[in-house]
Amino acid sequence: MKNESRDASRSPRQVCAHGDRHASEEVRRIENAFFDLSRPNTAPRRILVEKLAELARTGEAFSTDDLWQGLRAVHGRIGRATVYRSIEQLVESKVLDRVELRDGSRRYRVCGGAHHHHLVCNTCHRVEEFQECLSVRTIEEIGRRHGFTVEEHTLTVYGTCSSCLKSGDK
Amino acid sequence: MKNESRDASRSPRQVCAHGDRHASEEVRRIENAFFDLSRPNTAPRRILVEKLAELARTGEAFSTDDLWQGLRAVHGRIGRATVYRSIEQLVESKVLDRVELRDGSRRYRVCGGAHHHHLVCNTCHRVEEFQECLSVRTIEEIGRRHGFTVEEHTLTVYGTCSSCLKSGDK
DNA sequence: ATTGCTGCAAAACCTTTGCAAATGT
DNA sequence: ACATTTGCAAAGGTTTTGCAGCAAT
Repeated sequence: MKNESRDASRSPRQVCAHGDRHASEEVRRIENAFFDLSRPNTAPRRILVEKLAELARTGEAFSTDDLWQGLRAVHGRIGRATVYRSIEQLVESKVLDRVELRDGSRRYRVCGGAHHHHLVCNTCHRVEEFQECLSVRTIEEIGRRHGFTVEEHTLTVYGTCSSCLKSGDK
Repeated sequence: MKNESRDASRSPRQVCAHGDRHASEEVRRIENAFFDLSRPNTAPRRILVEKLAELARTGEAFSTDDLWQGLRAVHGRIGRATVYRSIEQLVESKVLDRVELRDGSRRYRVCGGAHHHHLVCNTCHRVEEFQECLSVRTIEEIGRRHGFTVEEHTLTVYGTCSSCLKSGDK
């Protein structure tokens, strides 16, 4: 998680150069999530948005501690509580998805707006998205049969990714 | 964990009298899970098996603390660690399912052996089972497309149950 | 100036671990 | 007797909270 050319900034403008092209869209989405709820454009937020845009690009899943460490490397003085508070807001506003690993620990991931679910590697903890799902009709039917009003659902597939299979880490 | 007029029950069998008839089956399953791994038939285990058979009948979902409290009421001196250790074994041996609530907290539930998933009430935290699922073919296809070897999956539907809807707790 | 975010440290939670004592076989 | 489990208390890890100070508007 290096970086230098820290031009990105909060500007909802195109960035180009190092493949940051569509990152601006991501950056805007994340900024909106913050500023819908609050006003101040503070340093911690700028750094967080930047880091999350980067994580969005790689699709990396991370723990709260991973994120805290990553941010400290840039900002130094950022508090754990700030990270927790931000993650909470961002999950709430659907910028982040919370994913439960098989061992029960949690990771977060910047996820697109489209309906999707997660495929998790039990070895390296990589998380990928997929679209397949039960039909809305079927889900509603499940709720109806039990007298529930359905609000949401999660579908998570656990397994071993190809590189972990190859390297035999499995 | 009250109980009395617990006629509702999801048991696909008649219940009669104290509804303990088929509980013996449940009891045996739970005992086996313990004794497959170890020998001693200790008091804490007997009480645990009994309590879980009861919870199986009502289909109630519980937290580790709920269970600990429930057991203490009977046994008095049972330690939290024993409860944690037992739950771990029982999840491992598929007697219990771990269910994640919408708020991120965890509950456990005695679940049948058949493949199933969970419907969770976001208000009262009731958990019910349902059978619907993607086809094995589809799940394998998801894995194949991403180069994953699929090991397992979870599907959880969250909503509000009819009684919470009625009582407006929602 | 006002508002509310931030960092820090402490507190609250939840779960695991070490070990002597108790228990079952 | 021997092998395990149990209860207790302490340790570990994670998340939340309270609050003074600070930054943004």
